[in-house]
Amino acid sequence: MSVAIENFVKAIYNNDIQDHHNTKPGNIAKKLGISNAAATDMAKKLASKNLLQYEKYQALQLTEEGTKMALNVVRKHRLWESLLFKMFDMSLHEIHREAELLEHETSDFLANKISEYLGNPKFDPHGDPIPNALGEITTEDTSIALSNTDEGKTYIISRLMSDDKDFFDFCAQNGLKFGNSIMVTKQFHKNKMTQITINNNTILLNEDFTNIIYVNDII
Amino acid sequence: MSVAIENFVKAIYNNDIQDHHNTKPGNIAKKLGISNAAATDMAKKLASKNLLQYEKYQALQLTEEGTKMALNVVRKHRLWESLLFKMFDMSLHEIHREAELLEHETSDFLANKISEYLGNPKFDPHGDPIPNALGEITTEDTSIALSNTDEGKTYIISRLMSDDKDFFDFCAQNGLKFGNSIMVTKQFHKNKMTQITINNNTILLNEDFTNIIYVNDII
DNA sequence: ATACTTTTTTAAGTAAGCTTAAATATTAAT
DNA sequence: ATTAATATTTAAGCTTACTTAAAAAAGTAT
Repeated sequence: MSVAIENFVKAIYNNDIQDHHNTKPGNIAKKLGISNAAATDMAKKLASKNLLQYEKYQALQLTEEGTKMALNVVRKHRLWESLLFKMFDMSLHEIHREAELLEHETSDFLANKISEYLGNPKFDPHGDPIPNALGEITTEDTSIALSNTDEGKTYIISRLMSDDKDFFDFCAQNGLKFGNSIMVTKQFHKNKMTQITINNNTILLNEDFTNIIYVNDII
Repeated sequence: MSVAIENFVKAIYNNDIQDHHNTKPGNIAKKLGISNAAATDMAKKLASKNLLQYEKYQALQLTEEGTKMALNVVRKHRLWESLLFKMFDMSLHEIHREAELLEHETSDFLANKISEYLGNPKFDPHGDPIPNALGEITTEDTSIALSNTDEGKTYIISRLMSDDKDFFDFCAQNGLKFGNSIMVTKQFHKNKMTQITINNNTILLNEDFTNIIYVNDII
C-alpha cells in the first residue's frame, strides 16, 4: 500500500480518538494538507479496498482491516521515536518528524527487531502506547487530560499528545516530561486555564495545552 | 527530489563504477526494473534539472550536482547498513534490503546523527566506503578483485560488492567476511576460476564471485 | 422556517512515473 | 559491407494522487 493510503488510514485512526469516531473527509483533508475533494476521492477508493466504510456525507469508519493497517503504521512510528530518542540526542519534535517519514519504509521484520532491541516497550517517549506486532494495544489508558484534573492534587505526566515543535520546546524548558510529577494548584474553569506547580515554578496553562498534556494519579 | 529520481542517479553512479562511465538508459532500466522507454524519459527529465548530461544514444553522465545527490543517497544507504548491522542481528543481505528503503526517507540531520553515533565510520559492513556529509569519499581504494590476485599470496577481504542473498549466504557459510584473510592457492585463468583456502577449507570460485569479492594485500 | 454558511461531492484537469508498440539508430556477426 | 540482432527513442496511453471550480447537501442562526 502507498504512503498516501497509509497516512490516510492513520489520520482517521488518530482523529477518531479525539473526535469520538466522527471523522469526516474535511478533518482528514486538513490534517494531511490536501483538498476536501481529494479526501473524498481517497475515501471512496479505500472503501473499494475494504479499508473503510464510506457513505455519502457520513463519518468515515475504518474496517477491521483498515484499523489493523493504521495500527501497524502507528506501531512503526512509535518504535522509531523510541529508538531515535534512546540512541541520539534528539528532541520530542525531532523524533516525531523523522518517524513520520521512516514509518512507511519499515518492514515488519525491522519493526520487530527494533522492538526487541528496546525490550518491547509499551510506551513511546511521548507516553503514547505502542501496538504489538499483531496490532493490539494491550495497555489500559487511565490517564486524563490536565484540563480534567482536581485542584490540590499531584499527578504524574503520562502523555504529551502533540507534534508541534513550539509545544515541545515549551515542555522541555519547563520540565514537562513523561514521568515527572506536577501539582495542580488552581483550576480557572471559567477561563479554561490550569495553574500548576512543577520544580517550584508556577505555570499557568491555557486549554490548548491542558487538552494535550495527559496525567495519571499517583498510585 | 523523488525516490524515482534518487534511485536513478544512484543507479548511474553505481553502474559507472563497473561499466567505466559507459552507462546507457538500458543499463539503468535493467537495474531498476523499468522499461527502456521509461529510462530514456527519465534521463531527459533529469537533464533538464541539471542532474545529468544527455545526448541521444550517448552514455549518461552525471553532472556535479547529480553526483552529489547520488553520493548523498549512497551515504545514507551505507550509514543505515552500518547501524543495522551493529545493533541488530541482521545479515548483509537484510541490512541492504532495509537500507534500500530507508535511504530515501532520511534527513541529512538524521544521517549525521547516525554517523556520529557510529564514530564516523569510513566503511560499511560490505567494505564499501561511506561518503562524508559533503559527499566526498576521502578514503583511497587500494583493493583489487579476487580475479586479479596472484597465486600463493594471502589477502584480507575488503569488500563484498553485491546485493544478492544467495551470495551473502554463501559468504557467511564459508567465512568470507570483511577483514578475514584468505590465501589464493590457484588461478585457473583459462576457466576464469580462482581457488582459495580459508579456515583450512579449499573453495573454487567462478568469475561471478571473484569479480565481486575484493581484497587487499597484507601490509 | 428560511436564509446563510460550511462541508461534501462531482466534474474536469494536471504531473509524475510508469507501460506497450512501433520507428530509428547502433552494434555485432558473418 | 551487408545483414541480423540489440538498444534507444518516440508516441500514445494508463494509474495514482493530487488540483480548482461548481453543484448539492448539511448544519447553523436568526
